Amino acid sequence: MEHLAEKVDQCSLFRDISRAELAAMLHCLQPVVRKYHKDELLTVEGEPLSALGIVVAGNAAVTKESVAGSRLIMTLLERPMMFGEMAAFSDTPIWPATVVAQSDCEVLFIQAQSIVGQCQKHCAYHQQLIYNMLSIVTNRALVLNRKVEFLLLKSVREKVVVYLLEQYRQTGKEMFVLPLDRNEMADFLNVTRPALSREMGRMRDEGLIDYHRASIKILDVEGMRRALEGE
Amino acid sequence: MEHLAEKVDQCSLFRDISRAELAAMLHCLQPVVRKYHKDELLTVEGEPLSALGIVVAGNAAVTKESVAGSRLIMTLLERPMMFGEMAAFSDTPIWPATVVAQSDCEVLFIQAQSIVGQCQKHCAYHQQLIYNMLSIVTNRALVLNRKVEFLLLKSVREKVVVYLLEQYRQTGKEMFVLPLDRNEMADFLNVTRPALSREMGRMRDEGLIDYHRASIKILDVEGMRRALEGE
DNA sequence: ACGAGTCGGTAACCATGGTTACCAAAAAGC
DNA sequence: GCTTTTTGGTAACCATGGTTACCGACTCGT
Repeated sequence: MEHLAEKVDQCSLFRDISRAELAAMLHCLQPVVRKYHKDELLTVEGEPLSALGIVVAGNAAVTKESVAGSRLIMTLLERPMMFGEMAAFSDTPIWPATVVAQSDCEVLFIQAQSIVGQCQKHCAYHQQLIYNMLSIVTNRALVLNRKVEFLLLKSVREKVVVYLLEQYRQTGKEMFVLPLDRNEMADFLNVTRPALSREMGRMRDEGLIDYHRASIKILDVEGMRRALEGE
Repeated sequence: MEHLAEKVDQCSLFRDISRAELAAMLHCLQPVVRKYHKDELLTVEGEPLSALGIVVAGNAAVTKESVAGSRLIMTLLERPMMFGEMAAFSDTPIWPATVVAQSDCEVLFIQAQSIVGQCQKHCAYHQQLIYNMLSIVTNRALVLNRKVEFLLLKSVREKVVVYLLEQYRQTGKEMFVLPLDRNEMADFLNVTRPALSREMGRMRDEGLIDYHRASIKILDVEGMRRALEGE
């Protein structure tokens, strides 16, 4: 199990668990290692799921049939990334996506049951494992939640205001440097770059903000909030 | 603890745990019960969080400052609803929202640690508790994920097509009854009702679907898929 | 069966923002 | 230093879809 422990100990599921403990734990978890050739399917969307996977060698892609037939790559998985952790514990334990090997690869599967199941040998770190699992899943939920909040904002103005006020709150200064360039920011806000520039230009004209490239200065917090008030 | 067990055993956190076991478990979990008067704050957005709450009497409201000052009610909590379960296990254990008592009410707080922490008395159902916690959290993440997928679709056409094909796939029949009325459907797809009707009208004109009120008939699956292909 | 209320379709109007294209400024390469 | 590339601002054009309003068709209560 030593060599396996080495390959997965960077996985967030095993955070704060020492290499030695991890090796011991892998006995309890009874992982199954499977090898796949390039283009082989590791999981098929819609099939029942009982284990989560961790890539230990090579890489794979999470793909989604875009409701239409065409297969679209959602995420690239490489060591030591995990997949299936969402659906594994849900009420509908069904693979939500198809995972296909991008190269020859090797995947370790762990039964969902053995994560929560009390390990017979009372591994001291089993608690930590469960805690990690909960962290991973709640963090993802929080990220998605934030994403939904932004997507529900209707106008570009609102998106920009919320984003800038969020930065303002985080830094505590009315002058700060944006962590994203315009393309990334537009992408994050789910608008096009020209639309973003246009709106920021208007906001500058209205005296709400001032900026040059990535450096932003908040001039009129009240005015910005008013843009949200009127919905 | 008997009376407490009675009040929370409908909570999804305790699903598949018998009333008797639950009462025993509550000893291990060391819950703290606090009473609040109407309008009192149970939690304040931004403050550190270490426990999750379950409403056992009265009701409370999850509120969010809309970035602007105004407080907006997000969810109404009544017995035996739970709150804080997302943030409790996340990397940033901070209350993401303010919870305020809507009436005089009573809340049971359970330390996040005692959920994952192995109970010293080896409660047989502790595993089930952990499993339930994971279910709750993963289910929420999956719901959010579906929401994001719909929100990322740009045109009304795409949203309608994805929604209808999803129903089609689920029922397996090309003729079925929509579970939502037009208002709810428009709401779910995040478009206005007239826009939805307009688009469905066009799709009928084009021979993709036929419908009358809630009963829908899928006529041209290929044609519908084509609407997604061109992005 | 009749009137009130609800639900869904439709149309005209118009604001918002995506598209495309072009240019200037900054940054990177040589 | 200069050229090349990347990044960001701007403008014109136009499609999409939100808004408002209205009307007909169902539903429900009496």
